[in-house]
Amino acid sequence: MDAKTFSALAEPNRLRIVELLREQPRSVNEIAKRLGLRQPQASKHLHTLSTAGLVSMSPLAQQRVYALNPEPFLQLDDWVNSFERYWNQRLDKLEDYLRRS
Amino acid sequence: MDAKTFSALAEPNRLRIVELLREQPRSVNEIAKRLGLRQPQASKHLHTLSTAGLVSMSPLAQQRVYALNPEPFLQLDDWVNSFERYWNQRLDKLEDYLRRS
DNA sequence: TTTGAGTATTCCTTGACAAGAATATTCAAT
DNA sequence: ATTGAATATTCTTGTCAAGGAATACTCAAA
Repeated sequence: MDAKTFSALAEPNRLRIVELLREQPRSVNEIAKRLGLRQPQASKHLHTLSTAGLVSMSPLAQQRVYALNPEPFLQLDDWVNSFERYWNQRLDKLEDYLRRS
Repeated sequence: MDAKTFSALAEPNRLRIVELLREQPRSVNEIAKRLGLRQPQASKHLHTLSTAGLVSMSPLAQQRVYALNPEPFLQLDDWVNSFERYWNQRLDKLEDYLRRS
């Protein structure tokens, strides 16, 4: 799992942007207004999200419509699921460890 | 979803710690050695992970054994799954948006 | 071809955070 | 009581990222 993804989502405003785009694609101004951000900051955050591969952009006249990219989220899903086995054995493992030492 | 969780996982060494603990609980020195970290940095990262609620500590003599906490990861799982619906409709939604505008 | 709406970029300042080095703390064993 | 192993904390320094302000870019319409 790439820490870059977590980095991108670690910033509260970016997290809000992602959760807003979860509903549907939106333009920069739309995002800025809905979240109470200034346009330049919205653009910057979107640029960061784009660099991290979390969003894509589709030009529409002067507007730039941003949408979520599925891949990183599917990847995140796989990663989280890789912990499944652990939860079922956690207490046992801890006891093992403590007993073993 | 709390950005704090992503913040904690955004640091590469912390991410490696989490992925190491996914196998089983481990002591500070064990973690430090396996990841090639100095002991103080390992302690500091574990403290950060602990503050974020990602790990718990069980004292064992002078050793401190750290283990993952299930809750935040289950929460993360829920969050990621909340995007499911989106992927199935993404293209349609984008087309809608472009057509609507 | 100019104008204005929509968006991106640059520069600056400030705050957060990670590593390194040194030191403090905790606890078992002697 | 003292020692040593294991861990935590403090202090300092350098780097990076976010916001604000200003400006540049893009493109459609008149």
